[in-house]
Amino acid sequence: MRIGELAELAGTSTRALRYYEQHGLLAARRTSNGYREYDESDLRLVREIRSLLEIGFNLEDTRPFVECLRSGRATGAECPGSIEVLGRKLADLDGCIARLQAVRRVVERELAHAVEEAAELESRIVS
Amino acid sequence: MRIGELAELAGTSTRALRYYEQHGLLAARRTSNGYREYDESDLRLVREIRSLLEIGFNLEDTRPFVECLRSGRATGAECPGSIEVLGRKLADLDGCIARLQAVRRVVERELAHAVEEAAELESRIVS
DNA sequence: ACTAGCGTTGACACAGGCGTCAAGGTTTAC
DNA sequence: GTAAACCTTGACGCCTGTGTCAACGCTAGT
Repeated sequence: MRIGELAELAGTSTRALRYYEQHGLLAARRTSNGYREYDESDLRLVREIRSLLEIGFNLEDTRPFVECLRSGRATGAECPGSIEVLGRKLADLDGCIARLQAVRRVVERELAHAVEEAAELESRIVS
Repeated sequence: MRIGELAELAGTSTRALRYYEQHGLLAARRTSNGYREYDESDLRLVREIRSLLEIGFNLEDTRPFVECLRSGRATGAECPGSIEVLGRKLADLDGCIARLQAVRRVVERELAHAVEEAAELESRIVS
C-alpha cells in the first residue's frame, strides 16, 4: 500500500509517517516511480508508535518497541530495551504524579485562603 | 534599583524581566539615561510571577495575580480573577493527575505482561 | 583616556511532533 | 488532453519562556 492508505489505516497523516521514517522508525521500499510502498507489518509498527505516543511517550522512547516488533516478536514490549523504557516511564509517571499532587495541595490551600480573604473583604464592605 | 539587582533579588534573569515587561506584567520607570528603575513593589510582583511559574502556571495565568497586587491588595490571590484562575488550575490538575494515573495503570500492566513474556521466552531457551 | 561592568534594543535558537505550503512528477478517469 | 488526486522533497511555522549574541551607550574607577 502507499503512504496515503497507510496513514488512513493508522489514523494519522502522511506527514507523520515521513517524519517517523526520517527518524529511522519506519523503512519503506520504493516503487519504480519513487513512491513509498508499505505492507501489513508496517501498519503494525505505526500502530505501535501511535499508541505509545498517545499515552505520552516521545518518539525516541518508541524505538525499542519498534525494533522489538521488527525482530519478529509478537508484541513490541517484550524485549529488554522496551522493558527498560517501561520501567523508566513508570518511575517518571510516579514522580510526575507526586509533583502534581504536591502542586494540587498548594493550589487548593491557596484557593481556600484566597476565598476566605475575599469573603472577609466582602463582609467588611457590607457591614 | 536597576534591572540586574532586581533580577538577582528575585532569583531570575534580566532577560526574563524584560520579557515580563514586554507582556505587560511589569512596568518600569526609566531614568534619564534610559535605564529601567524598579522598587520594592516590583520585587513583590516578580516574586509572585516566579512562584506561580514554578508550580506550572503560564505567564498569562499570572496576570490576574499581578494586577491584584498592583491594586494594593496584600496578596495576589484574593481578587476574583485570581480565584477563578486558581479554580481552573485545580480542575486542570485533577484532570491531569487522573490521566497520568490512567496511563500509569496501562504502563504497569504492559510492563508486568512484558516481563512475563520475556521470562517465558527465557525459560524456553534454558530448557 | 581607557577599561570594566553595567545598561539598551533586536534578533536568532531551542524542543517536538507535526501542519502546511511550494513546486514539481505520476497516474487515473473521462 | 486535461483535470483530479495521488506522490515527491524542502522548508517555514507553531508554542513558550527564556539563553545568548550582536552592536552599541552610560558610568565609575584608575
